[in-house]
Amino acid sequence: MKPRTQAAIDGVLGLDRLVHEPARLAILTVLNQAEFAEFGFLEMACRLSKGNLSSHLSKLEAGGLITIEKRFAGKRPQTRAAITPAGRQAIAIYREHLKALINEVPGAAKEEVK
Amino acid sequence: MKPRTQAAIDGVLGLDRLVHEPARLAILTVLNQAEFAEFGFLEMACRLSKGNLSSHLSKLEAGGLITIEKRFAGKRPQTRAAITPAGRQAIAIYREHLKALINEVPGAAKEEVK
DNA sequence: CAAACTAGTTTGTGCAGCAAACTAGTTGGC
DNA sequence: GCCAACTAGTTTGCTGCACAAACTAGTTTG
Repeated sequence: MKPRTQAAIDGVLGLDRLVHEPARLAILTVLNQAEFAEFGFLEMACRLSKGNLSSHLSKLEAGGLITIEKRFAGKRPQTRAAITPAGRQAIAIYREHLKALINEVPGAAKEEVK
Repeated sequence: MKPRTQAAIDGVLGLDRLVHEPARLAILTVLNQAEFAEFGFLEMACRLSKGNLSSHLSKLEAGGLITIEKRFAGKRPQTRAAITPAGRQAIAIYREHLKALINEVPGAAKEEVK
């Protein structure tokens, strides 16, 4: 067994499930670039139903990866989400794990990700 | 919304759940390099319990990503798993999705434009 | 011959994702 | 002014999944 492969396996098994879930990964990816985003924006950008988005936001907030701020835009309620430093770090770590995995097994795709 | 980001989101949401699960990703990563592997080897390499490994192998087989061959090594039963062409393709596609995600620009602190 | 080991599979539990239904308030048509 | 339709989310209920403990079947060892 090659060491690099084992390292990739360990990395893969150590993936943060809170980040790993595709819907949350999508949310975090948007927030990581946008600094903050409104509920309705995330709903469209991530193509998630309201219910789904709501529960994922709650989980991310519970995990300390994002903050949720409720305000009023005119007379209407408005929810805003923003990534926290812990959130940025969680993404960075996650990405490192993925990189280790991707650079493993150079099958069809040979180029390295940096 | 920046096109590159949206593409990454779409990619993330289109992730093959059969491949995406860390335990199965570990199994596939090993098989993709080893051509075939015994149950006991996968158990150690992927650090999975027997029960867990058994059910994940069944799911991968059901999805056509691997084949499972049962034989006897001397007097003892032995299970071998091997990746199929469909399995290799699934990994390749999965990796492409991850690359799109990883290469996404990490937080340049931009505000969402509405 | 019986205890311990090998090589797995099956079962049970609890949590997670998802959408439909619901809540609370606002706007628009008449 | 009143009610239907819309906005902005939350809660509920259902289904499926991951995981480990318990179980099965056979083999080796003391």
